[in-house]
This record gives sequence, structure tokens and C-alpha cells, in this order.
Amino acid sequence: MTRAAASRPARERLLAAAGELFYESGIAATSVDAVLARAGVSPATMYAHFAGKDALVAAYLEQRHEVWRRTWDAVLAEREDPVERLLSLFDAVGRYRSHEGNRRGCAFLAAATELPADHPGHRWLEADTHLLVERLRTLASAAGVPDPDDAAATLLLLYDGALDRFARAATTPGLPDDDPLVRARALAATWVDAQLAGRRRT
Amino acid sequence: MTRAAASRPARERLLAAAGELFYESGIAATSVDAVLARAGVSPATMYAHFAGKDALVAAYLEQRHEVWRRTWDAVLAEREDPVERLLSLFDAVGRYRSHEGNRRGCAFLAAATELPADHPGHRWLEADTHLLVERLRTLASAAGVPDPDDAAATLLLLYDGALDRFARAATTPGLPDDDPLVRARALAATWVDAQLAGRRRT
DNA sequence: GTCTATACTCCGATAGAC
DNA sequence: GTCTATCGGAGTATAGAC
Repeated sequence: MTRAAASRPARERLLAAAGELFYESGIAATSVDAVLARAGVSPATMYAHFAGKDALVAAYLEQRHEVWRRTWDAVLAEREDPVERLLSLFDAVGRYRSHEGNRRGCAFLAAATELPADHPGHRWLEADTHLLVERLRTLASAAGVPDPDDAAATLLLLYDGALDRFARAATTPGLPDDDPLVRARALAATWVDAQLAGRRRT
Repeated sequence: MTRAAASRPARERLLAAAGELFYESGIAATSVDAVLARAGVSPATMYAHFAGKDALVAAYLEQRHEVWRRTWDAVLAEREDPVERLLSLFDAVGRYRSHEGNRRGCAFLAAATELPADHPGHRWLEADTHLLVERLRTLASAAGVPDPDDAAATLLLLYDGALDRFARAATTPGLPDDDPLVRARALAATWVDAQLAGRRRT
């Protein structure tokens, strides 16, 4: 019984296995063999679907990017208040994490430290940052924040901080257990309120 | 001319080479051979000083931890105002980065995503978090912040966020160029002021 | 499309001389 | 303490049959 359930197509099983192993153990530390074993796929089949490990890594990152984007879309679709829409970033992270079962930090930031500069997967790291900055800028503008660029930079800082705290908690269990997302969201809300109050006074 | 200047002892050259390569290219992606080549040291010499790659990695992390701690110590020694001492974290990061020439993010968080849970270097990742939390808690208490645990958690979040923005900037150059440390420090200062104002009113 | 078996490179670590 | 030379194993990728 070395094979996984072969009901789903091989490509799908490979991506699922890669998603778990790359995220849990790191990309460089995960061998192709390990992915093959978990997916229950032979080497030749994998190389029929992906040009090599680099291509598999890129597909893994693309998959995460798409799921994350759709998760945020879904949360946004539930919000009407402009400020709530701006702060939806933190709610979307919470939903993404609970849905995907992510215990560690941000897969894209982890990949950024592991991949060489010319790796094909780099495209998705840039796409992640681009999505965050552009969307935050647009939402901040719609919410009436005076300086949308400034708002995007501030919320991105709080977002990164919250995700890194998850990574820290994974290595050092003895930390205070409060939810970094709640903290980051609260700080963001306070900051946005101050910005809007400043605008009203001006 | 494949050898580096052999003036310094081999162990020192190995640590210097490891410090550059592990940080720039990642730990798992850096082979022992690459470290040996840059240090101008033969394999046998390295294994006379370090039990293996894991031990070299642990020594690399210990070295970074010590330098970082001393840098923060030096900045703290220059500050007398309790609030300035609490915020010195961000100034210390700035000095550490300019001194060490770090263009990427936090070496400890990067290592946390790369190293398996039982790696000997894990001790220094915990030491890093422990130093941050304990020191921030003590400094916050001295500054008269009502809830020192809360303050430590908030400043740690801003600290992590700033460091991650550096990692992001390394992968996506098209971002707004402002200094994340300045932003994080400003947010921290505002938060601390609000805490102190709240205490005075209470 | 998928498998078994294998080629070949690179890595981490060691043996033994000086 | 330091070197040269090399071993054993793991890793990525391919060949060829079904």
C-alpha cells in the first residue's frame, strides 16, 4: 500500500502533495521523491505533467495564489461598508488559514527566501505582492483615506507582521497565545479611523 | 587563486563565508562545498571544527544572535528616556542592517521556515524570540505602559512586519521605497503614546 | 498516461598523508 | 591543523516497456 487513492488524476494528486510538503517542510528540503511518494505517482508520470521540480514549485505557488485571491474575493463580496472592505484583508487571511489548515506563516515569503532570483516561481511572489498593494490602494481610496499609498504600505506592514507571528509561534510555542490577526486588524482599524478623522478635520 | 586570504584562522573564515552564503542564498540551497570554496578551506578542516553542516548552521545562527544582541545593547546604552528605550528596537534594527549589509529580511525567520523542527540551530531561533519578547516586556514596564505583555506583542508584530517588508522588497522592486522601519517605529510610537495617555486618564 | 528500472550529478562526510 | 582524494547516498531526470 504505497499508493494513494488513485481516483483523482495524477496531476491533481501531485499538486495536493506538493502543497502539503512544500509548505510544511520547505521547498528546498522537500525532494521530488517525497512528493511522488505522497501522491502515489511514478517519476515518469510527474515529468509528463511538469518539466521538472522548478515547474512543480511554480505550479504550487500559482495554486496558492489563486486560492488566496478567490478567498479574499469571497470575503469582499460579503462586505459593503468601505472601511470594512479595506479591513477585509485580515478576515480573508483568517478564513484562508482555517480553510487551508495553515499553521505556519506566509508561503510566499517563505518561498522568497528559498528560491533563487531567476526561479520561474518568482512570478507568483510578485503577483502576491502586487495583488496586495493594488487592492489595498484601491480599497483605501474607496474608503476615503487621504493617502491610499500610505494606507496600503501600513496595512501591508501589519499583514506581514501578523503572518510572521504565526511563523514565530510555530518555532517558539511559549509565546502569548493571542491571535495576531485580531491584533493586526485592531491596529489597522485604529489607524484607518485616525486617518479618516484627520480628513474630516482638514 | 581559489583561496581566500588565509590570514584569519579557518574557523573564522568559515563562519564569515557561511554568514554571507546562508543569508543570501538560503541555508538548504547553500552546499557545504560553496562555503568551503568561499572560505578557502578544505573539507577535512571544516569537519575538524564543526561536526557537520548542521553544526555549522547552528554556529551561524548563534553568531547572528550575538551580534544582534550586542547591537541592541549598544543602542540601549545611548538612550535614557524610557519611551525612547522601548522604541530603540527599531533603531537597533536599522543599525544592525546598515552595519551588516543585510538587504534581505530576518535571518531567523528565514531559518525557521527552512530548518526541520529537530535541527540544533532551532535553539537560536527560540533565543531570538525570547530576547525580543522579554526585553520588550521589561522596557515597556519601565516606560509605564499599562500592559507590558500587550506592548511586547504589538511591538513584535510591527517589528516582524518591517522585516518582512524588506524581504518583499528584495523580490518585488516596484514597491514604494519608503523605509519600513520608519513606518513601524512611527506606528509603535503612536501606539505607545496612546497607551500612556490612556493610563494618565485612568 | 502510467509504470519499472536506471543514468548521472551533486552533496555531505571520511581516509590517510603531510 | 591542514591538505588531496574519494566513498556512499540522495537527488533530479530519463529510457523504454506496457
